Amino acid sequence: MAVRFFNTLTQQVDDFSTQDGKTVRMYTCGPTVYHFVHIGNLRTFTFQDLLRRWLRYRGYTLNHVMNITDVEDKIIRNAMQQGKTLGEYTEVYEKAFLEDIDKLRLERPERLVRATEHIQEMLDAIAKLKQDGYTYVSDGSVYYRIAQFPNYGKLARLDFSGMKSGARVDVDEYDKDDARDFVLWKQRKEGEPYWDSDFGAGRPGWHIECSVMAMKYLGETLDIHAGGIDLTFPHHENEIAQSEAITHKTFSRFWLHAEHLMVEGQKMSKSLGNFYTLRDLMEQGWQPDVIRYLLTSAHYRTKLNFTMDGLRSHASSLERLRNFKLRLDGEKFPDGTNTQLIERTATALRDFELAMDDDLNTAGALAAIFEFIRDANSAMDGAQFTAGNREPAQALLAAFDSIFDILRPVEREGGLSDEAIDALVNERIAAKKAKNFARSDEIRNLLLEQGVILEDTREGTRWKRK
RNA sequence: GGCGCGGUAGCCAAGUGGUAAGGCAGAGGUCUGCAAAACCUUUAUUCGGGGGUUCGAUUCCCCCCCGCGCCUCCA
Repeated sequence: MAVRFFNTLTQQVDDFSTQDGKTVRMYTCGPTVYHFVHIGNLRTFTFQDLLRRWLRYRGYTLNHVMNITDVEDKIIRNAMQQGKTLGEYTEVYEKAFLEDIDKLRLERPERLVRATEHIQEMLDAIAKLKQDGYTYVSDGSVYYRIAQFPNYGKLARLDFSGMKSGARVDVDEYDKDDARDFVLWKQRKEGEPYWDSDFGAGRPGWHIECSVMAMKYLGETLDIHAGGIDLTFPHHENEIAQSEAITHKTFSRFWLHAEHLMVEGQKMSKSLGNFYTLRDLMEQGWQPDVIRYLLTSAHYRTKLNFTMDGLRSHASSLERLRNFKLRLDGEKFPDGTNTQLIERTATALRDFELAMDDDLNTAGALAAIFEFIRDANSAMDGAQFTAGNREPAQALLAAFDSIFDILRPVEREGGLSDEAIDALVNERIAAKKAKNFARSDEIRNLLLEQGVILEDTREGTRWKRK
């Protein structure tokens, strides 16, 4: 069964393929580095990470390009206010972005590209559009003339028939011939950063950077273009208009869009006070692995309700997953091989894969893993889980974790050393043997205060860090 | 107003034209010196409300209510 994705372009779930049968040419819209990215941005980037990992799991080679928008109105405004150059201003947030995605264990794309490093390519593209009659100049800025591009609206499925061409529909600060037209090159304003060009001093519009950088590194036709759902229109629609006007070829075969998340049941906004960055959440004591787990657990095309309760719930759930891994890796099992359990493991892997193939149904994939864990725990309790079952089960967890990447605990600094913990654990075992339960419990509590949890099993005491 | 998505147990969240996954939380139990972990039982006769199609609908159609998104630079 092939990997299938919901394609915004066709409005249905389509079998995925690449042009050359192997390499996925993938472009995703990255951050605008004017501030720290928020949890909603990170939801979209987490989806992109899952997408990458699943494609690799299915044998594809990745060629993924992500842009960093480092020239834009808010960036210019903030940089000017702070008396900084664009680069001085944006490097702080670009660095912060990279730190954040590292904390969430989001893989780096094969290539991260900055808009400001592709100004010449953008100018070349605008020149080509001008030559083919797709542009006009108004108040010194260069605009794209939508009326020249008949397919406009095919992605967002917007009906423009009711809109009057040439009407000044809104009070935009720029004069446009048609409300749908958008700027390719903005004329310089006094005091703002600018680049010299044949179109006059100015700076690029937003949409052109993605068309240009995507095609420069990935060719004229992409396999996948992905981003947040709000980018469908106008950003992605405009990217199509620009790119296809230049090449007369399909810009991207698949368009994947991640839904937004809600925070505590409401739209995330600064005014509601529910606007979180990863840093905010970590200051509140939430670990990034729990946040990653919450973001991966719901299907990417549903509105995910991000709540503190949800984080608590997922922290517990994550403990269950890790407890199982500890048990699987550390416990002694009877010799032999329970073939029924081997089959059960294979079924779990198959269910996991089927769910992921089906438009990245992470909730379904998790269910397959949890059902297996229950059965395996049960078998272990009943001494039915044998030594020969360990490796297949570990392979299943490895497959799962190659996508979800949550089983490895976050590294902590400080605290007791392994040796110190072992010494105390041994002292407690001796106390228990002597039926000195007061001392035994004292040690257990002492360790608990240090974030170490003890579990007495049939084979002795094992410990883990909280 | 136009277009679109969604409303499933206390919370989160899958799913299908044939009788409701999974996680968290709660209750009871097994195990344990006590815990922890794990397991077992239990918690939606029902999938926003009302019609319709059908042998049968949570799943398809229509209407209504509610939430949300897009409709010019917001993931």
